[in-house]
Amino acid sequence: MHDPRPDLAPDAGLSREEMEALQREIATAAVFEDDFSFDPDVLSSPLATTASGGDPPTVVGIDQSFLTNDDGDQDRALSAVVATRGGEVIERVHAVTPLEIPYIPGLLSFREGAPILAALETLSVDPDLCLFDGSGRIHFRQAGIATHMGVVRDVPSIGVAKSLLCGTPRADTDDRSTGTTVGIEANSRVDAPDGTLLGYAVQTRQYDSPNRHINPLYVSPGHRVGPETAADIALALSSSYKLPEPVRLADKYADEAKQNLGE
DNA sequence: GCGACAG
DNA sequence: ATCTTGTCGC
Repeated sequence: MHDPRPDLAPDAGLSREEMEALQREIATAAVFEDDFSFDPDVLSSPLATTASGGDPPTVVGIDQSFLTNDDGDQDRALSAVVATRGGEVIERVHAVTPLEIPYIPGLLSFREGAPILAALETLSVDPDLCLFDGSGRIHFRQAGIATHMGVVRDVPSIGVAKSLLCGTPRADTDDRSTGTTVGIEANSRVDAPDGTLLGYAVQTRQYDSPNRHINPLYVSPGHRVGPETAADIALALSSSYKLPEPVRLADKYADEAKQNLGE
């Protein structure tokens, strides 16, 4: 096991080229295979928890919302962090930092990373796993926001995106049934050999009848988690909703916290 | 030049 | 991400 890499933290003041160079460095430092302490089975079966003895792992969900100034411009980002253990919320924290740069596909962590790291600093519990809203390895330089944050903190992390940034599904992802997955592999737009498995389209939920459909989630390793385990965990943590519970709760908390600050 | 593009 | 009511379907 290695160490946190605060030296690789996102800096919104870097040039685009420098940001991309930093991402290549992050991808090199990232571990795209299972390397965490808990048994992932305990996330889906409470019985496995009892059998293994100790506390269930602390799983954290993280999502952002944005605040507008008097002129109506987005000027601050709010990161909401919800820590859960055994399905229960054990802590919630949030942080607000000024927004430095616009949204640029591929550079999301440089826009939203600061509030995330600030919020995680104030969290008293130690996360065993962090789930982010956005991509991990499914990224042009294999360094999406989940990978970037995971490497900086050296915490196991997973990226959960609602749409596909890049890469190619290995099969049609339309109208699949609950629990199914389709591999997402590298294509020419990705800085990896063509065909490299980057993650999975995961159908965490689907309607019964054929008229209305739910799109899959695009799950990829952030850091210290392999693609299969990432998909398994996303499924295990999703029950009544499309999003894994920790992320859904963070999404909701990000909105609530925003209201409590005006707007 | 054209198309693609997490949140 | 965000602006927002009604509305389609089970």
